Order: sequence, then structure tokens, then C-alpha cells
Amino acid sequence: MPAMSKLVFHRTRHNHRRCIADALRQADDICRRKGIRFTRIRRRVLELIWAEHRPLSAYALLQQLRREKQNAEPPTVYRALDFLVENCLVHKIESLNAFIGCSHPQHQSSGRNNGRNDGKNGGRHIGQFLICSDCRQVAEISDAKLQRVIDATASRAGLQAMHHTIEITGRCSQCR
Amino acid sequence: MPAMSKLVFHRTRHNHRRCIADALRQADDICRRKGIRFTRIRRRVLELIWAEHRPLSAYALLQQLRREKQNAEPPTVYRALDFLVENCLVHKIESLNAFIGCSHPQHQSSGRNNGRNDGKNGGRHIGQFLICSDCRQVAEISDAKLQRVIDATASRAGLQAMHHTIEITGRCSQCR
DNA sequence: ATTAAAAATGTTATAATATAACAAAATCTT
DNA sequence: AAGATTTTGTTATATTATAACATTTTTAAT
Repeated sequence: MPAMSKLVFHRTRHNHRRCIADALRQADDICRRKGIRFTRIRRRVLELIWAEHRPLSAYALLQQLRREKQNAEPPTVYRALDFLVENCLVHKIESLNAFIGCSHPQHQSSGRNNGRNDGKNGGRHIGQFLICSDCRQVAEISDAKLQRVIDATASRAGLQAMHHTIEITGRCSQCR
Repeated sequence: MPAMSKLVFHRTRHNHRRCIADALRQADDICRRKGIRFTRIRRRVLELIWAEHRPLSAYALLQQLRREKQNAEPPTVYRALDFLVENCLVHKIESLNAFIGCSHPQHQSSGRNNGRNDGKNGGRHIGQFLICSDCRQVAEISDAKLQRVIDATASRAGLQAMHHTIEITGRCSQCR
């Protein structure tokens, strides 16, 4: 089913400028609606993250940021990242220690958190990531069945799941 | 189904000495069978890992190791960990940057790797982890259905999965 | 047994990732 | 405008991980 993979991994050529703009506009909306402050730095960090379509390390971001903001330091970036991750505009890929823009930030701000709240986005991190070890592209999916099976597995073991890290690494169809 | 959770998360009191001894004996067997060298350092690091039932950071291990081996340095520990992880005697919990003993190392040495081999344990990491954020206990499971759904999800997206990181965090039944 | 090759360990240095702590500035509330 | 809160600046340092090369130990071949 090769057609499917195009929906998941980005093609090499796509309207990238638009893709960045969309992400920023969505972020603007979400922050306005939530009444949280989408400051210059935070917005710029998100923009830099979207400019790449690959996960970026915090220090790679810092290097970018410093081109326009000489006094940027690690806390500058990490604070922005904390904000973005907390508000599900960015995800951390744990197996790479790197960050990537959230592909469906709208999902997060809706009612998906079951009323729980421990300061970590309602305790819910719904991202699931497919990582190509060749081209380093990452696809974020949100597979309902996978989610259900994960929840069921956790609950069968007596664990009230609050968060999950699902990262599948391999080779994408384009790289094979 | 509270009985089930006892099978997954360890009870506070269990025969821990035996549990360490079992793990070491299994490791001995596996290494002998594979014809790989289970040296003093490697064995001792594995023992230290099993001595805790919680994930340990590399530097926590180093501190332990130094009590008996003053010249131990980070590479000492990281090399042992590389070996142990590569041979599936230990897993790294990516979301914690910490290491824990593999609960079913025998599974790995069997035919599960489909003949592939990229130096990373046949390309296959089958562990799935349940992490209690309260007591820091980690349960390793190996849920066949979850594995199937993960594989199916990846392959639907055109990804030939080689490795996965599945870490579910929440509160275990004892901590609730 | 001797020796060359390979693997493991020792050792020093440094890279990469992340946070603590406190001061200053900006923004929100009243 | 004043006080409270949040964000940012700044310096320092903690934590995690690897590079590079020397030495020792083990293996395998002769």
C-alpha cells in the first residue's frame, strides 16, 4: 500500500513554506484560545523547528537562534521548548534527544485529556512516531487502534497511563 | 484484575537475592551459548543493575562500581552497557536515560530476528515498558498483540520497523 | 610455546544535553 | 500607578555520552 506512505512521510518536495505558515497560524490560534503567551522567542523557536522537517536538537536550535539573537543561551531555547512541548506544539523524540513540530496540535487542545491535569498537558501525550534511520524523517501518526491497545495493555497491568513514548525506527519506503 | 498487576510490577517484598542470581545465571548461559565474553566488568555491571529494581543511570552505576574499582571511568560503564544492551541483557529506558535489566533475555537469543543483522541485536528490540512515575518501578512486558499492532501500523505507513521504543508512564496499582 | 591479530580495558580529554539560581525586564491585575 | 506574576537575561554548573589513543588480555595460528 505505497500510496498510504505518502500520507505519512513527507515527500521530498512539498509546499514547505506553506507548511511552516500553517503550523504557525495554528499555534497562534491555539495560544489565543488557551490564553497563553506565544511570545516572540517561543514563536521563533517553533518556526525554526518547522523550517526543518527533521528532528532538531536543542543546541542545533540554539545555533540557529544565535544568528539573529547573539545573547541566546541554553535556557532561552530550553524554556521555549518546555513551553512548546507542554502545549503540544512540539514533541520530543526521546530516542534522539531532539524536537519536532507537532503535526496535529488541534487534537491536543480538545477534550482528549479526560479532565486530569498534572501540568503535563492533561497528562496526555498522544503522539506516536515513525522514524526513518536513513533519511531521518519522522512521521507523527495518531493511530486510534494502537492507542487503544496501548491503553488496554497498560490497564491490564494495573497502570493508569498518563503519558507514552512510542517511537518506531526503521526504513521508510522511499529509502528502500 | 489486580492479581494480574502482581505478575507485572514486582511486589515490594520478593526474593530479590534469587532474582539477581537468576538473571546472572541466565546471562552466563546466553553468553556461553553465543560465544561472547562475559567479562568481570560486564558481569558486575549487570549485577549492579539487577541489585536495584529500578532503572539506574550510567553515572549511578559508575558511582557503585567505583566503590570496588577506583579507576573506573565513564567509558568503563558505557562500554559494559553497550555490550549488555547489544546482547539484550539490559535495556535503556529512553525517557529516563537509564538502564534496567532485561526480564526475558532468553527470548532475544532465539530466532526472533528474522535473519536481519545490522549489529543491533538483529535489528530487533522487543521490550515494552510500563513505568510508574511514583515508585519509579519499571515492568517489562512483551505483549504479542501490542507487538503485532505496532508492526502493522509501521508497515501500513511503509516503514520496515527495525527497532522500537515503547514506554508507557503512569501510576501503578500499588501507588494508587 | 611463540607470536601476530583481535578484543577488551585504562586513561585523559572533551562533546552534547540539560538545569539551577538569581537578576532584570515585561506584562498582567487591580 | 503599584504590586504581583510571568518571562527573559545571565552565569554557572550538572548530567549524559563519546573520541582517541595507550596498554593489557585473550584468542587463534603457527
